[in-house]
Amino acid sequence: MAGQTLGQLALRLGITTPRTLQRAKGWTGELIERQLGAYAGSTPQPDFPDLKIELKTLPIGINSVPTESTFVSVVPLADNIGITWQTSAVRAKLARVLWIPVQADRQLAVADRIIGTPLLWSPSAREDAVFETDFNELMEMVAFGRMQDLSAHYGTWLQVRPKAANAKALTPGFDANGQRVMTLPLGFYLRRAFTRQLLERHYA
DNA sequence: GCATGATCATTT
DNA sequence: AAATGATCATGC
Repeated sequence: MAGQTLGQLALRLGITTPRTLQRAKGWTGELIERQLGAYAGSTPQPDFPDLKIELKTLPIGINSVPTESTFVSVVPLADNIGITWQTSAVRAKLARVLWIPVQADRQLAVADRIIGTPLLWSPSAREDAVFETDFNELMEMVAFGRMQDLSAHYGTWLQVRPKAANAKALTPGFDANGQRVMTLPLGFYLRRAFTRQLLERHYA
C-alpha cells in the first residue's frame, strides 16, 4: 500500500471516499483493516489475534509529525481490581503495533492522502517502564475515585482523555468513598510527543 | 452502552 | 500552534 493514495485503495476495494473525515473519523483505519484482512472486528483483541499485532494508522502532517494523539484502549473504571500494568489491556495492545503513517493535512483531500511506509514496532524495556509508571499513576487516581481530577495533563507518554459519544455519556465507576457512581468513560491515549519521536527514530 | 475505528473543535 | 476535552460512525 505504501505510496498509494487512500482514493486509489478505496477505489480498488469498492469503497466510497468521503469528502471529509468530519463524519467518518475512523474511515482511514477501517479502510486499511479491510485491505489487510484484519478479522478481530469489534472484539477487545488485537486486530490480528493470532499474530498479536495491533494495527494503527498514524495521521501525519506536512512536516511528517503526527497530527493527533493515538487512542489505545478504554480505561477500566469498574471491575479493575487486581489489574496491573502487566495484565492490562493497554499493555497488550502496545506490545506489538503495526503503524501505518498516512498523510492527514486537513488541506489535502482525503482521496489524495498518501499511505506511508509501515513500521512494525514493539516497545523497548525503557519505553515499557515509562508506560508502566504512567499507567500506575493514572490508575491510582481511578482507584481513589478521582476520575474528575484525572485530566489529560497527567502522564509522560500515556494520557487519559474522554472516550465517549459525548460529554453526557456515562459508565459505571466508583467515587472517592467507594460508592458506585456513573461517570464519563475515559480512554488511554499515546501523546503525540511519543509517536513523534517514534517516527523520528525509525525514519530519520 | 461498549468496543471498534479515530478526528474535530475549543481552549491554552 | 499545540494540547485538551468533546465528538462522530458502526455493529451489536
